[in-house]
Amino acid sequence: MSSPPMASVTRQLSRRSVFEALLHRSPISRADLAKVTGLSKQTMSEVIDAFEQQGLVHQVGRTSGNVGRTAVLYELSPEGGHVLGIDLGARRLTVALADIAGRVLAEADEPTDSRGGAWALDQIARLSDRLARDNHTHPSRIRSIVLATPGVVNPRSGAIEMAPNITGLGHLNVVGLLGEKLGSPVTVENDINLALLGEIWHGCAQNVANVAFLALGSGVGLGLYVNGQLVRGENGAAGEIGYLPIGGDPLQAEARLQGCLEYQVGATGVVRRYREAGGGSEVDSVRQIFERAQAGDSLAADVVDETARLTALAAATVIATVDPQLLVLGGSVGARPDFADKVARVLLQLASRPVEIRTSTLGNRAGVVGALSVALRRLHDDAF
Amino acid sequence: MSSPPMASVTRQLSRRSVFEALLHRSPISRADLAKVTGLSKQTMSEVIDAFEQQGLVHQVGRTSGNVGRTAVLYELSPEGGHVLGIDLGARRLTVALADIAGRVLAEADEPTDSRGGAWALDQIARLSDRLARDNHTHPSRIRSIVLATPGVVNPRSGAIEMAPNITGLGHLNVVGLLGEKLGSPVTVENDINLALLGEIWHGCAQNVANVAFLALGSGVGLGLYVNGQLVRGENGAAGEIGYLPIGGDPLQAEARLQGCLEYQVGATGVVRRYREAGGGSEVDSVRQIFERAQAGDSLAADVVDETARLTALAAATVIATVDPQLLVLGGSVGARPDFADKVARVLLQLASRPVEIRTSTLGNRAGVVGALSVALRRLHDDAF
DNA sequence: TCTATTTATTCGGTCGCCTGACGAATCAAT
DNA sequence: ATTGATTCGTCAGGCGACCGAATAAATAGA
Repeated sequence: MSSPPMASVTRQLSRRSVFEALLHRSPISRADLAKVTGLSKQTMSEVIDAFEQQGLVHQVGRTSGNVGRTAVLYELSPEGGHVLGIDLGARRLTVALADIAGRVLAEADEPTDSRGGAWALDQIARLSDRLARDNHTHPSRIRSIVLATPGVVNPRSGAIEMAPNITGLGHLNVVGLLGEKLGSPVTVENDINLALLGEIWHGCAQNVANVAFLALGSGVGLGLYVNGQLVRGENGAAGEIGYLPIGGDPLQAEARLQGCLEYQVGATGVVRRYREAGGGSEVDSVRQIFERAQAGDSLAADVVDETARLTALAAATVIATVDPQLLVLGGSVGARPDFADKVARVLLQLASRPVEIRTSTLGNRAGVVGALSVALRRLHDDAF
Repeated sequence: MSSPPMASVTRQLSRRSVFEALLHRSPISRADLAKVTGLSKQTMSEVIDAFEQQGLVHQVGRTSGNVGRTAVLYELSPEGGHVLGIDLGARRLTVALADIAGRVLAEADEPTDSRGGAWALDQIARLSDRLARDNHTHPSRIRSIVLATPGVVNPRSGAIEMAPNITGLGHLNVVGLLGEKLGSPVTVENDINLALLGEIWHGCAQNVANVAFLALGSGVGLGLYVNGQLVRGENGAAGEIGYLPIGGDPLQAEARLQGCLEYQVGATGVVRRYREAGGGSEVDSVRQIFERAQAGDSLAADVVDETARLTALAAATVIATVDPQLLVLGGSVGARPDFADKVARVLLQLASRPVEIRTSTLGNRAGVVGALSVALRRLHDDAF
């Protein structure tokens, strides 16, 4: 099924560089491709001919208006393959479909099946299938699938090892089951890591080699991008900053169980602190506390400030450890501009040197966009 | 001066892989090299002939005892080039000389010139020159030099930006001055980063892709090795964990100045804590406090325990952030087995998952060994 | 001495790339 | 409409690097 016998190393390199050029300067002629890649015109023609026969590229017209002979323009063909990005959140399931050039063809979401586990996987398969068919893409055309999930993902096996928010996900062989249901290779990756990669691909962290992505929502987590690479850690547990010894005694029972920092700034932690401070027990979401703080409730304001202070301490910890160029704040709480401002203000007093801070621009789409970007890279790597 | 016109990409790759094989399986025949690298015997002969003409390899004998024709054995020639590793500590200056194969030919050390700055650079030049001449190596043969220094080293310019321990180093163009004095390209790198690379090359962290090296001596610092790469950070300030918000109020004046954690577990911090607790003011070194603790001084023991506790908190922070496979404890305090034990015991209660802990095996040689390893890699990269 | 075995070289043959020459297609000016 | 300048794409020749097969050389063991 693959290309003819096998191309030599050097041809492989040429193909790859032509492909990259094609990816970034979409409608482009052979002559320009030759200039951009540094290859000769003939080599260019050979590679493009091969691509065309393979169905990877197709003609889209000709140049006009310039002096000299017109050139045929090429672009990556949708026939080249499709990928699927999936964000499996505790409350919402999002699926997106893109072609080999990274053009997002469609996106759909539903509330996550609350029964979790196998039901969620079935739901993913159904939604993915529908998305593909609605876009005239036969599911067999999908060549790579990436799933964003909460929890610690083993970087070697792809097993999900700690996913408290979705019941019964840890015991399933997700890669195998989902791969069988959908008929394509599946990769599983932590949702925060993928949100980070999403921001790097199409969000607020483009063209930066050292990024820290601090997500604060129902839980707290961190994505690290260092030397232009994602940091997974030996067990996939890098960025589990819920366990940072910040905001209390790290040896206390609750702190050891769910993590010291998480116990304070996780959604339940914030609500608990508000109630312990004497706030009304009818409040049961962080959003409400923020609203009350804005409405003048000084108790709520204090809770918000303390949350920002602890978040800033966590950020300072990360900055001191890996020295990123950019800190991105994300998650339903972290991405709030008012909250980010508070964090930035505390951080100014803490950090030995100032670091640029931005809030996520992709919001809750970051995960699925990141999943697409990884699926695309896998597709590209496989093609060469 | 470089090799003939220029080898093509594919030849370059072949040369490199032959070189690597030569590096690891020292005396080896062409036939075996061909098997190891997967290249054909003829290509092998071409590459080896070129290497021999270039002076990179030389014959060292023939095989014997086996059936069949004897094979000529080759190894990397010392003529291929030499490198220098230098560890400029606040109190001790160490220099080591190695050949292109990584064989350490000589090592020498002296107390650092306490006048610092330009005097220290002169001292380096003198000691390096002597070391080279004593080993019948003309200084011009030295093709790469790496200097380990405390402080933050700008990863782009090589400028030393914060070096409180050696006076007047920050204002000097060390790369330029030292390069001129010694006549070879100089690279500057943080001493803890190099100690980490030393342990990875020839110490206790070999063949591990994710390592954290926590150094506790006169100061506290961290070296990070992630995905098989050193983490420098955007400004070279990765691993500056003296500024972690651990062990006190991070907004306090002293903490902001020299770092919150450093203020507590740095050498002066430990001594200060002992005195504040009522210990004798005649004590002025950490070593003495450890000795007193062992002799039964409960005040000293408490100070040691608290130091270990804070160090464990820092370690837990790093582990939660980057999830290393291995934690190496180094530095004059950190490498003490008794201290490392205490840290490990606290860490067991803190960490969500256990991490292997080792103490540095290279001790105070780690920096210079790491400098050699980087200098060697530079030499190899330049040669191809 | 002879044979099996292993090492190294020589001799084509292939692949990928480049350069230079040339035909094809276009715009602009006469 | 013709001519010239310009650009696109192909063709042919040559080079560098690789491999496989055949061959020469050297050695251990029978």
